[in-house]
Amino acid sequence: MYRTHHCGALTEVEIGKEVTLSGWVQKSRDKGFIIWIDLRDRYGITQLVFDNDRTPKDIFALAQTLGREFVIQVTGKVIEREAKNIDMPTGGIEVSVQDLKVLNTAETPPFTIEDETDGGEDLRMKYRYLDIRRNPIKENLIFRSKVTIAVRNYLSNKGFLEIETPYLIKSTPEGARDFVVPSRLNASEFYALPQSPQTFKQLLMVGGMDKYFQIVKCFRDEDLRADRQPEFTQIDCEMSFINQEDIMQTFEGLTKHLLQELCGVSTGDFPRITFEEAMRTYGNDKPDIRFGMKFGELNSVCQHKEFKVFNSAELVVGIAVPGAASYTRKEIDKLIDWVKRPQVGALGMVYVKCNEDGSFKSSVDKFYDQEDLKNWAEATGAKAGDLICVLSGATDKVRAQLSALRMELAERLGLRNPKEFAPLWVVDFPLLEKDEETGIFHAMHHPFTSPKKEDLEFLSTDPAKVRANAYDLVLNGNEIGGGSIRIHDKATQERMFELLGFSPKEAEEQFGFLMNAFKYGAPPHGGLAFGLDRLVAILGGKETIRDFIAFPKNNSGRDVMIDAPAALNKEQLQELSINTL
RNA sequence: GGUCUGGUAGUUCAGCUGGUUAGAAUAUCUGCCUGUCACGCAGGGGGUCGCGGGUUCGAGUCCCGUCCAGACCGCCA
Repeated sequence: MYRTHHCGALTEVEIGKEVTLSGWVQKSRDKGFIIWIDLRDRYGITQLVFDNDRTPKDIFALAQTLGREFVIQVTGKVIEREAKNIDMPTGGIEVSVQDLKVLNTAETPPFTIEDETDGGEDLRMKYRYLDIRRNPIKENLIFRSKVTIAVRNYLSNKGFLEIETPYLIKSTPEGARDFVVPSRLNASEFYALPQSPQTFKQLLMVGGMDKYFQIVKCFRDEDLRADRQPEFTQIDCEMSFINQEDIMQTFEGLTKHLLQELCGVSTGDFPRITFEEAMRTYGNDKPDIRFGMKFGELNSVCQHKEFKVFNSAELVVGIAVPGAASYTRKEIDKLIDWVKRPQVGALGMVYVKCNEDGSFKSSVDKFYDQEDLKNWAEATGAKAGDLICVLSGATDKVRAQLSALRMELAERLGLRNPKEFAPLWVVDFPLLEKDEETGIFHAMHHPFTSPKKEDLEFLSTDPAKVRANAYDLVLNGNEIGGGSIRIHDKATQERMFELLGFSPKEAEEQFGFLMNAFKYGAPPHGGLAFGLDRLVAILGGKETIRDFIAFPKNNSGRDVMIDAPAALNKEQLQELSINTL
């Protein structure tokens, strides 16, 4: 038997007991006459003690040779410490070791296995198995396990069935790039890995499995970000005989449950805003509503003077930054530089200081009087002591720029408290989105999303105006879930593909299986998918999802630990009928 | 595809307008240490300054190229 207890388990209660522990040597403190070793396993740390009086001589000598991360097994008696450590749960006791086995030696690790490690990102990824020994990563993985189990229990109790769908499927042109897998048995043909199990879960609805969920890997061959991996996990859900309200209620319930169970946070009913309102007041379809700084549109109160920049702008919009009127000229210049960076792309920024005495000082005093500036303050909700930042230009661009500024300022002002949770629904998304370069419409959500009945008339006349039965769940400025009521009749689905520029033949080739299924009695259905990696990270109070994934990919999609992707040899390529140039 | 930041000891970093033998902390090794828990004390070893080229009397430092890493924009139905 390797162990009778875990290293986090022993306390004063066990004093006098003989125990066996196994684990890793965290640290050895050799005082010559006495050696203390912190023994670590998944559950915690227990201090071992070896000394001249109580430890057999050969065991003491062996203990002197132990290095960091050696794997050892010890047997000994739990004794009360002479000097207790109140900072640790097991700090009242130690184990006086009588027998010691070295189960495995270890080289000195390339970085310290400590909460505040000296290891850089690079190194930690290369030796991820060592990184996982560290508390922060270990706790994140444990937390993730708790989230998935809570999800399974909740949905299972609500009558959902967990059903697996295939990973080797067919490439489709819509959406993200596919990861592709060559078929050996079918020369020159390829599978694609699913970007989501979308069509399969709809087919499960046609199959009568009216409540489905799956915690499932999805794959997208696009560039990575701190919150984006090429393979990621979704909580994928679908229901039949429901409307949008039923779905939102169900998954609002799940989200509330998770917030309560895992974060101890009770939330009321989630607020809802339309896509249009989100864009107008936050410049963004996933607003962070933990703080204010709502957009105030200024066109009507700023386009009556000689200031050409504003007069020629499609949109002039500002935000009131709380308490920032005290910024120095230098600080404001820095802020202006920030919005002018190519990543943000503003040409400039107009500011108004709202002084404590009720007067205003702006960068455009030449053009506007105090009465004008007062109107601006009213429109942006600025109070004395605030700084109004104003951007202007083409509506879409300005909104994106001001949104970036809003998030940056919130970050700097410490308004993005990770322990605070502000969920909301964004609803009534447009069905279609026009590609700026090609002028072609493509589905904003995906091509199976149903249009709103009352907007159907615009499908031929003004497609951009058609709203979808689509909804996103947003938490602290992150889209954590999104879904829609699907099309469930063949005619509408055909119409949709036609709108998206598919010829009937292409539609048949790509999605014939789905439309064919719709001929045989498809029930009304809809669903939603949560991004699990992101959800877990946010519930855990962090922004980067990498620390919540056991073995993540780096910035360029590489696994630096196993060194993937990698070249194949000639024989493999030939077997797969892939030409080598 | 693009923008920005970084690459110096095992590791994390400092190294100014170019100028002696490239430093600190930590890790590691040796010795000492009668209650440590970030143990302490003394000593030792450890460097192709990412790589290639250029400017210069002289390059870790300046210039060009390149590779790698990170953040972001594009992209992500």
